[in-house]
Amino acid sequence: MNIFLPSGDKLEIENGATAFDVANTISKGLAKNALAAEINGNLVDIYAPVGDNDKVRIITDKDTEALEILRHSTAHLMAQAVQRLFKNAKVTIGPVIKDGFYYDFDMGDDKFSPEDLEKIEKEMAKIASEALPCKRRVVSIDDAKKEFSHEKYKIELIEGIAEKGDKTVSLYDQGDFTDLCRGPHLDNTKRIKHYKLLSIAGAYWRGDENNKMLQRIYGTSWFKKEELDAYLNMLEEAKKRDHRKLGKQLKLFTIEDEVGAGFPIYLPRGGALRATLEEFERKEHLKRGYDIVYGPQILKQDLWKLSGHYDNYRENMYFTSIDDVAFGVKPMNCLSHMMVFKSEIRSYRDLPQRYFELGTVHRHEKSGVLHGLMRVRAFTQDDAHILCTPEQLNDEIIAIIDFVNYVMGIFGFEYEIEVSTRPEKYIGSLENWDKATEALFNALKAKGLPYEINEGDGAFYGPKIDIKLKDAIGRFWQCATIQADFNLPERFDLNYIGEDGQKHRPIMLHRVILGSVDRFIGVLTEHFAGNFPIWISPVQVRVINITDAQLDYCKELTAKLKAEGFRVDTDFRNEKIGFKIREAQMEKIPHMLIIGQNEADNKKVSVRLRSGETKNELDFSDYISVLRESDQNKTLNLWR
RNA sequence: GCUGGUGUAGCUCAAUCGGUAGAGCAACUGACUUGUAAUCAGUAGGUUGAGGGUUCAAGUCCUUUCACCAGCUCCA
Repeated sequence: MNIFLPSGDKLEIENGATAFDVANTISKGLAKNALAAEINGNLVDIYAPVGDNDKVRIITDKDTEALEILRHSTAHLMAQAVQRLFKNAKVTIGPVIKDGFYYDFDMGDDKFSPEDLEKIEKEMAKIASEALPCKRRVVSIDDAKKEFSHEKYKIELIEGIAEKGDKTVSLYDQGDFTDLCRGPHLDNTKRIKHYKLLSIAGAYWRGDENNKMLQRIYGTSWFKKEELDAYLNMLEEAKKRDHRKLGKQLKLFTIEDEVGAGFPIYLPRGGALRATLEEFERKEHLKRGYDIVYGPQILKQDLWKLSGHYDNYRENMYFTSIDDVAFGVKPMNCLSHMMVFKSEIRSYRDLPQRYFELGTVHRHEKSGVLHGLMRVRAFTQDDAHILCTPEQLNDEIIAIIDFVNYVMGIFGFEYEIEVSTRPEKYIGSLENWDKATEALFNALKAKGLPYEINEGDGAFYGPKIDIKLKDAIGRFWQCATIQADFNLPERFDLNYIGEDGQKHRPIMLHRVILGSVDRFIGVLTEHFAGNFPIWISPVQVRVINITDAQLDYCKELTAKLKAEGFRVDTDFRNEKIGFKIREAQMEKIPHMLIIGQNEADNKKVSVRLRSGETKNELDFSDYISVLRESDQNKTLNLWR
């Protein structure tokens, strides 16, 4: 019979051959490295049979699929080790995730301890050295249920498969361990060599908080030792960039027990950074035709009932009362903005109306989710609401996407786009939801931007485009979001007078660019590892003298820089220059002006950059123009 | 909220079996006046997250609670 290779070449091979035979026919070397195969687009084991006219691709450790297969097999290896060591451990599921895998176990009343990870790793090494072949078996649903009669979670999974209409399931045997699994797998446990179990955590069965909490073990696995080491090293490096650690070191913010969990306090350095960011935002919004507005922190509960927040968002809100009238602390800024629109009769000529507010909101987040500045209970959004006509909707969405792109470009962020559709809890008509969702898709298509769809993850009042930024450890954080809303204008009975003299309903866009300013600062900190670009750096320049003899000149320079609006501080302590440089370096200050007698005599400045590079004996006017350029161009470079 | 772990000086961390709470850095004082990542000496700093209990004796054991860390669920 004949099979086809990825190159399109035809290969003649004996009837009944397996993918391994294909590899072996091509070359001995390939056969040695062959881990799995892709037959007609489906991933299969290396010993899977091939049929006439099949398209066959041999997978080796060079292919991306191979890592996933390795990790999946490592998860099985770990489950086997766990069941050898813990007789009452029930297996559930063990999928591959980014950079690794996990496996969930029901341990009954037992718990894993951190020391258990080492024991399990040792047992895994033992099983790997036993060189157990991993063999696939296909059995009927009934037989599978008999075989797993003692594993209730597997029974549940098998029943789920049966419900989908499948008559058989595949099982993988390796020695004394059998798992229900679609595969494919590596052919032998001895191929699993470079792995590490990373952490233990609880996880609900099937991700549902009403279900039992299982014990999860996370791990990673690689083909080469160097790859494993590099990955573990990367995790260490990422820890150093953690904004909570850097936030403390660089004195950006603090979260105190006495104040309350999830309520950050900005220290002067963090305050300087944040103020700069907010000033930048105000300017950019004014450039783009937004008006700045302000609303109160608490609004009457009745208004939250009208908006639907009371019915749909109450668990996340804080309430209080004033003279027996119920009020709610705002978790969102939209209500005030609705009232801004209603404050006048609007003509179609007035639209679009764009209201911008750096609005601080409070949300009751569950205690377990709080995380530095990334997840807090009080945060400030760079929030805006745009009210426009249906005809203007598409252009408005596109303008927001351009805005987001401009801002992310300044920081050099990578991001991913998701469209979140109607959730289970929603307000308004299906027709409006369809229109709103359509509008978002159209704008993304018009910009030719790639996106993923996140079913059922929209806000209760409308679908949204989410922009997610990547943090130091590769986690994604939602920052910008654009939400189309046909519902709130209806609930608040917003109208404008059209060309025809009749009342019409505007459409509302909710949108944020940075999202939460607080979260954005957290992401920024990790992104730059605390080495902020000059324009946003809390301290831009530190003036350092060599001896007291240069004090007057140093003070003169400092005053001039301050007068120009730069963030300058000084270190005139009676310490050696090396010591003062070291401190400035650890504080990640971009520019140090090192002023000795030479500089004072000749009225020059010498600059040491955060990179260690020096620019000696410059005219002050030249130096200040460098700073001005950095501020104006928002450059990521330390010099020009 | 749930599961597991961790809370010791401003920061980073010690303290063996339950037996006198300690170091480095920072702070403060003094000397040194210094040229590109740590000058030297001295002083002070604590109800061991908080409450309750066991014990002759608790940082250490038990218990309640708060916070933090990892993850789950949820989310900007």
